[in-house]
Amino acid sequence: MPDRDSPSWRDEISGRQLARLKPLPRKFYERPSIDVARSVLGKILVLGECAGRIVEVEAYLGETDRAAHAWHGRTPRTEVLYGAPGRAYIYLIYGMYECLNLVAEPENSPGCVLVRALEPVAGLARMLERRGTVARPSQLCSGPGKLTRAMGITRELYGCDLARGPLRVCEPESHSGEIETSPRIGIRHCVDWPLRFFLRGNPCVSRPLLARR
DNA sequence: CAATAGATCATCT
DNA sequence: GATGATCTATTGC
Repeated sequence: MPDRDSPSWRDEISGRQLARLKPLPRKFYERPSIDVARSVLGKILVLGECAGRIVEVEAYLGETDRAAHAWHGRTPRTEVLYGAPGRAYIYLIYGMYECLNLVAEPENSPGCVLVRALEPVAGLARMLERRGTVARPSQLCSGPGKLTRAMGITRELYGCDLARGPLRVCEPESHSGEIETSPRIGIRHCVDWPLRFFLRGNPCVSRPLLARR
């Protein structure tokens, strides 16, 4: 196991403490995607023995957002986006990686929030097993494909109710970080929309230096 | 450092 | 049949 590499790195949360964390209510997600994206920063994503603090997200606005999957309208894949908020939208990208989204907004409004990076807070050893070689713990979940692999999140969890589990998003102590904004990563359309949000200075953020494509 | 190639497949045209 | 909300390893400066 590599050494902890951040001065702010905390001790792992115990299983007992994990079980006590309160999941966010459905109401939390029933708001504009941008609001959900900004306010979900600092919350704790939990699955089994693993957990991570959400430090980077992107908002996808629905059918008016050409970079969003819902831009193509309602399809079998995007079905869950049109349903109740607070569920998991998970899909395969580049034939190889799963991406996790939190369904936001009321029913029939297909907005969502892509979870792009976590600061690991529990189950680091298990994450390392799943990810193989990583130089530092801050790189365990520093990207959308990395965090799903580390956490063991797959499409089997498509549609999972995040307030009930097994995959859940919980309320921790509030975060003290400043929120920084940038364009979204890896898209071809709407490349200037400032819909990526992350905690300034956090070592687990995927691309702190604002590079574009 | 930056740029690029290759892996690999569900989804949509 | 082409593409993509990615990652890693490798090459090149």
